[in-house]
Amino acid sequence: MRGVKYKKEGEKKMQYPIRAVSKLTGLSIDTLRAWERRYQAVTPERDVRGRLYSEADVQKLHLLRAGVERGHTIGRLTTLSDQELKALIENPAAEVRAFNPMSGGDGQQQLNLEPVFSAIERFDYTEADRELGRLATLLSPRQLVHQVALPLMRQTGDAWHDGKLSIAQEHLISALLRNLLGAVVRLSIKTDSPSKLLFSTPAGELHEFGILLSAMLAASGGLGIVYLGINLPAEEIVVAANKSDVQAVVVGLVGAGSEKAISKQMQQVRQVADELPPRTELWIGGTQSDEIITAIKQTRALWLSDFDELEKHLRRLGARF
Amino acid sequence: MRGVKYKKEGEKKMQYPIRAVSKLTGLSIDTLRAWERRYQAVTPERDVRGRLYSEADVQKLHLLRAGVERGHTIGRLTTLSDQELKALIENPAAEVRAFNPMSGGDGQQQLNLEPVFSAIERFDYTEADRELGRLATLLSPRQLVHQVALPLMRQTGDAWHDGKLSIAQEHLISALLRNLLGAVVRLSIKTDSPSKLLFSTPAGELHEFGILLSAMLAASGGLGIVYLGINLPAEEIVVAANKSDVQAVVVGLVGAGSEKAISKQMQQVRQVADELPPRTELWIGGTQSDEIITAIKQTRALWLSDFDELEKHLRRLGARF
DNA sequence: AACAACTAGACAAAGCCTTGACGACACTAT
DNA sequence: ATAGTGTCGTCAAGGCTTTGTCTAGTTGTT
Repeated sequence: MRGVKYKKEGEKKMQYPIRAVSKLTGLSIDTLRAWERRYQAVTPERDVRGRLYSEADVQKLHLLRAGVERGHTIGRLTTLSDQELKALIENPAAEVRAFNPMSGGDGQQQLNLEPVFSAIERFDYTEADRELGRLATLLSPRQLVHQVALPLMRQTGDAWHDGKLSIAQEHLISALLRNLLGAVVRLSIKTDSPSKLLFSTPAGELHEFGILLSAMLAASGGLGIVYLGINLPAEEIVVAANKSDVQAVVVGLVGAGSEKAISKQMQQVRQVADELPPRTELWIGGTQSDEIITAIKQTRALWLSDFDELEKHLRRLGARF
Repeated sequence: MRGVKYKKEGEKKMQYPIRAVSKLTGLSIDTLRAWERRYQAVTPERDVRGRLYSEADVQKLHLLRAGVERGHTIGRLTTLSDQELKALIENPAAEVRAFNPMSGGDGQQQLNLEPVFSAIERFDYTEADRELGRLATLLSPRQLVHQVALPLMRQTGDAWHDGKLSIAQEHLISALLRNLLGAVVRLSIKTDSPSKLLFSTPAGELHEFGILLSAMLAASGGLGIVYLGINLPAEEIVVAANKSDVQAVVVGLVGAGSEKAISKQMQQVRQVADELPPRTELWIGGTQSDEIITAIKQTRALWLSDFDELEKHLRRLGARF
């Protein structure tokens, strides 16, 4: 893709004895030897005087050290990095969420979101994030949707309506939730997925939460995702769906705004419905407007009334919650 | 100590007796002799009085000493050519220490982002995310900014310009990065922060990456953040800044779009600058437009030309990288 | 004599190497 | 809770090599 510039030609590759490497990386000499002995983290050359680390070795050690400082264990970093560190990225989350106490989303107890709002009120982003994070680790993605995200958004809307929240605070909540959900999506992604879904919203539609929550659910159910974000022209959605070979395309459509904006969005949706190959399903969710719903029903698209409906179809494609 | 130069005035090559060289280099006389005897590190001329080191000899001895101080062994250093020796001492590439406060991202290792692009090409969200995640776990937030996020965005822009990437793919990358960065921001948040900063963009400005990266840097540096996301009216920013009692407000302003849009955004910025209490700093970054920059400079706001500049000011507020 | 510099040899300190083991910590399974 | 089980940084012992310093003896200059 892009030329990687290396050292000047003709220069012999530089080599570093263990002491120099220790100073360079901040790793103790003992540690360097232990890593090599136990994991072959790096395998420097030898001459009579001892180890000779290459530039690449030093770089790798830097990375490893960074990883360790980030809380990863050296054992994992080394084994996994050779195999592209696959499990590292996907597993910790999968594990955390795999066996969470209250499985299922029914029998939902009403969670207390008060602490979150209270933090928001004080513009205490840190505290609000911590509280939300706490909930997220405790709950499954499904529960997160039903017991945290949706209630939070609803209550935010209400509070804003009542003038209890400023626009800034509403933005704060959105940003908070957006970051949290993005993180959960990432943590939910698995490698072996029976089928894949694509998520986006048509040009002009800027509401992201619907498809973000949907993507999170799909990923947590073990399905593959291709998340394209908002505001993507119809033809691009179609092309992407073809290229990525997904089972279904999930389109978010809140349908707010001017007459004209809505009709444009609908036209986009129709275009997607028409141009998408028959084998690719098209799911649309987000709106509650009768007008839009009937319009959707005239196409071959599937209309999702709520997240339970979405889950049903996700299960049909192989998702397991 | 008597005359250091033994040749007559005016002659170019000065020569130094061993005592002078010892003081000059900090190496003991015994050491100098041992190095010569054992490795022929330097081979000074002789006259009846003894060794006469040339300027070049002294130079080389300096290099050798520097090498030894860096952990190299004299036995090996002396097998290197002068050129290699020099390269070894001032080697910039090995200087990538994670906590190196110097130089934001230049001279650093060029990471291979090819795997990411290759995954994008195939619309393989999962793989791309994994690859990015791998990088993120191994790098510090700072490195993530300079070595991943910015290069990725630049290369994406280039590739899109060349028609090598579709809009959908560009969206995919954005979504990917957005989720990753959101996750990193969350992970970077610490509880005990010396000061707090607020991040947002004014109404009409929809580019989020700048403030997102900034927030990530701030959080990773140990500062508190209040992240409000994009597209927030000026008065709301001011209110939020007051209520949350932040040290500084960081505003992202790319300044793309129509004349009118830009002038509206500038008006917003001016409003923020005017209404913000004096104790609260206002930092603006993102644009490279001269027009906007001069406009900013007419206000009390601080203009951030790049992320290095940002880091500088973050440090000023107590950030530790 | 006193002094500086030299050579050659000697030597102890310090480095590096390997193997093995210990203690702190985190997880797991009763 | 408690007791296994594992991981990981560090330390120790014993052997080998490297390296800075020291000693002794010599030479030439002041």
